[in-house]
Amino acid sequence: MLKASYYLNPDVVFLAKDLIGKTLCTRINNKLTCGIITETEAYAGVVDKASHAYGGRRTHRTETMYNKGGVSYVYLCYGIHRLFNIVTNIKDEPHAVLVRAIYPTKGIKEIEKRRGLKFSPNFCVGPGKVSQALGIDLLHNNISLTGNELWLQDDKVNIKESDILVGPRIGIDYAGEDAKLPYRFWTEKRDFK
DNA sequence: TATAAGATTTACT
DNA sequence: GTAAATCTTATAT
Repeated sequence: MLKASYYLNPDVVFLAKDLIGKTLCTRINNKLTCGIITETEAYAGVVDKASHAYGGRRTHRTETMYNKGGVSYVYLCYGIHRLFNIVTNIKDEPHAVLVRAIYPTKGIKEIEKRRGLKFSPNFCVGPGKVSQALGIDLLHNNISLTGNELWLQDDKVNIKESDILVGPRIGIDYAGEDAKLPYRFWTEKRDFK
């Protein structure tokens, strides 16, 4: 399991990249499901127009991001989808990494049941699908990532620097110039060993 | 209290 | 390609 100190790194963009290839696990309703993270986006706090915390905004919802790194930030989008983020950096620095896609490795039968679909290449590509696949709900907002319900681990999968692609974030056109920042990281790799 | 819009997905034309 | 689903949050009356 990744240590609590891992999430305190002040460079959220570095972490977003570093998280590619790590494994995200949940044990919800006593069902273990895991997947390798294949796509992330960084949300760089108060200076990032795309972030909920832009300009230092503090509300009931965004308060979670002001916590110390190493907790989850789950919120509802478009009234339908639960988006899962990893809160990073020290307390009062509202940085977060959005997990946009995973490649399922454990509990695939349970994931198929939750999604109501059979395994396919784009099975868990898209932030709403990731949460649904792993059983993450609003109940799991603001919980520790070093506990036994929701955590990350490094399975030492073989990801090379050249396997990681970089580009602008998605679905945040309202953020003006910041929508173009290269804060999105993903890999096309699927043969993890 | 009311209204508008959103870090999306899915189905339909 | 376009639109509907669906509800919380933020901002305004």
